[in-house]
Amino acid sequence: MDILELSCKSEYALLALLELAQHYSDGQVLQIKEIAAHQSIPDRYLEQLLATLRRQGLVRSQRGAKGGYSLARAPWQISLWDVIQAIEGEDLTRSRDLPSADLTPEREVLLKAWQDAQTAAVAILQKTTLQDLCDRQAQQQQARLMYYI
Amino acid sequence: MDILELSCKSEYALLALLELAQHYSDGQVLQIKEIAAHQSIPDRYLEQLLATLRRQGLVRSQRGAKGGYSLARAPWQISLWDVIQAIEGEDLTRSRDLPSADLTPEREVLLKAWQDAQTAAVAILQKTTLQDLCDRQAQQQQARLMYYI
DNA sequence: ATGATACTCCGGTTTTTCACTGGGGTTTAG
DNA sequence: CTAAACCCCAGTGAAAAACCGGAGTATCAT
Repeated sequence: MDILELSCKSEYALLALLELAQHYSDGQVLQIKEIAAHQSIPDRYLEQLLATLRRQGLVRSQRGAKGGYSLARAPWQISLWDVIQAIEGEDLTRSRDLPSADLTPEREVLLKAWQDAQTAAVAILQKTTLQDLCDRQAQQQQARLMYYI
Repeated sequence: MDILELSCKSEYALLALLELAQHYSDGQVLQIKEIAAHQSIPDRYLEQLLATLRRQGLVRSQRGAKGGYSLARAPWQISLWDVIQAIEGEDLTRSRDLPSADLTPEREVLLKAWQDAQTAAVAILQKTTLQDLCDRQAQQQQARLMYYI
């Protein structure tokens, strides 16, 4: 039962960035097709996501042949929350539609409680970086290896 | 920027229960129309929500003329999370569509982080009860009164 | 130079979800 | 017995989400 809904968009973006993070030390770019194929993401869709990630300053792109994408910052300097914000928040320039007339005291107190819960979740997402995810994955693969011995 | 999205359904249900909570001591039932009018909720829609809340054991209903709804438990025994689960989770009987084939290690570690964030949010929602919300609202109205003196 | 490659921009389509509505029942007070 | 209220189930319209396509532009290899 999820109440925190990980949208397709965000999941794809995070997976792509995770893959870029894994090759960060290589100093080499990855192409859309590679990432898409490796993570089973529709490539033309991923293209859009990487474009917004670029506009938001999370990745760098290199055009032309032998082009591709790379992280704009180090993996430990990019939190999951950074990514979510970049993806979900871009065209979310529409200000809160609060007619304030129908924001009854009931709604107000309810909304407050809701935001408390949200804040707690965001705190976790802010403190977790792409590096953390890479580490955990490596650790898990290690565990799997041990299992086979 | 919300990532924790409070759906209309849940908001309506919580508002309705909050209103029922406010009249809990009266030992009297409230009718759909009353609640709907008071909270600006489409009544035929609220009807469905109250029906599922009844099936989930959160409210009692009394049929026939002079009928209506009342809380099945005391307001301090109903957490916000209880309500969310009842509303969002009812027809969510569909088991996780996990072909497990395309649950790559990347997705796995990502999902884990996501659930950590979700757990943090749920903890807040679990420890907050309808009673808490009633209290806060009363407190806030008190504050408003002081302001006018 | 030039062709192939791969990103870029912009728009369209399809699928799914959401909020809401309607119609015909059943129960119960008076 | 009748009117008021809950009950069940099914449909609909709009909006968002996910995805696809085409024409353009930069860049590298040769």
